[in-house]
Amino acid sequence: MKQSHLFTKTRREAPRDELAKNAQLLIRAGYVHKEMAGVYSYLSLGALTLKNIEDIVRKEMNAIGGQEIRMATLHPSEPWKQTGGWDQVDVLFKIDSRTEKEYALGQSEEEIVTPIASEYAPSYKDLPLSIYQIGQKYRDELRAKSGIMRGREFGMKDMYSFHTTQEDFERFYEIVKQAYLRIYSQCGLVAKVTEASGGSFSQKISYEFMVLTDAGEDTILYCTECDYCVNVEVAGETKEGDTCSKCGNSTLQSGVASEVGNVFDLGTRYPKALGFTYKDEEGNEQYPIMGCYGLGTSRLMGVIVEALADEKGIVWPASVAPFTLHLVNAMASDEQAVMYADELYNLFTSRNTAVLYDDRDARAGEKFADSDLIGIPYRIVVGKEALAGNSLELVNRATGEVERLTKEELLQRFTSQSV
RNA sequence: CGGGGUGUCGUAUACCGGUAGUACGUCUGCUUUGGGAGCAGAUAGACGGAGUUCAAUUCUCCGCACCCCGACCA
Repeated sequence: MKQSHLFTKTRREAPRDELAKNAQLLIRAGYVHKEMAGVYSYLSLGALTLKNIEDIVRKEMNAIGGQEIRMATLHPSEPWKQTGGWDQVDVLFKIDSRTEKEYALGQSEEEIVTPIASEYAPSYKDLPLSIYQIGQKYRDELRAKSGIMRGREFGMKDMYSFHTTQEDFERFYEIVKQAYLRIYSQCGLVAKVTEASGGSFSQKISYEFMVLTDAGEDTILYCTECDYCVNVEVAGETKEGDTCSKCGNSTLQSGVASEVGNVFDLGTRYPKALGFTYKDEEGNEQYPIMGCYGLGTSRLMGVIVEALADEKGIVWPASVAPFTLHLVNAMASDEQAVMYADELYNLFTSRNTAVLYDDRDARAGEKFADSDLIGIPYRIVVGKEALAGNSLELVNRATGEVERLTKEELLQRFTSQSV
């Protein structure tokens, strides 16, 4: 995409009332537009980035057998009343209609997915079954905060699985856990798995996936040697400096983290409340064991910004960046440079490399500042050297490292074919 | 929801109980073109309502919005 065509513009300053780093940078760079507290629209760059995150999640969920669906977000009130959620879930948005019918906005989808699964899984032969979707969630938070990290409307992947036995659920949980860890790793993050409290609807243990960041809402204790990690909410007497109870080799450290995913063992609660039974081998009606697996896609985007950004702006890992390359023509008034950069842009785009091409008639300094702010992993600069000696500057956004490469070397490196 | 704070051109800010100023942006013209460049001109603003006052953007109250701390958090 040519940057002269990109309808958003960068800003020098963040709005005074946005203190969260993720919101400041995402707004300044034109990724998001705030509608109200806790509700953001995702603009060109933001939508591309969020889609990349979603695609990583989608690929991993498909790989473990999840089937993607798209559930309604406007819910009938009946299943919510059947499960008790209508009165017990305080963050549930409830809507009155002029027809006097009541609706809910989906804050989670157990009430919707369970009847769907029930319709298509009447037999043990149909289980296990895992269904997921990626879409908007609505929660009537008393206090939205931290930019896009805790909103009233947000993006989430939610998967639900149904099993004939507890053992099968636990087998599947391990598979999901590994997939989640792969997802975070592809997003440039290191996630820790904690045991946490089960929340109001589940007495069973649940797991949270936490990424260390000052912008987080939770405090965790983690081992510096092994993968032991626990949320302080459930840590009991355990405290910082204690010897790790798992490996015994190191002491526990305390840190602030953001929850970027969770897993709940829901047992048979929802199947029971909503009448989902299947027939087992003997023809007896059984309730399936249900698990749910949340992963906040928009929060993940915010956490990536928080964790990787520097004083100049956003730094995206290549896998989630809106573009692979930022092609900057540093000599906008030079006809030769324009032709050279145009040609380079066409070469990359014709080879399906995602390039943002700063073709604007602006000074190089402004372009570099914008490029740093937007945070595309690699910047290619067309300048004097490019015209004179066929050497282009390749700047790594994360490290600042500069390489000088020929056009052919760049094409080789960032496209699947050479010239 | 409890507590605290903030509302001034599109954005960031200044001042002030008496004609609201600056920077960035935007528009026009000229110059400039490797780190947010320069000159000249233009554009555009006091969250809403009530009260105090000769006079309110400024003080008081109510409302609304937003931010922060806490609580909450499938």
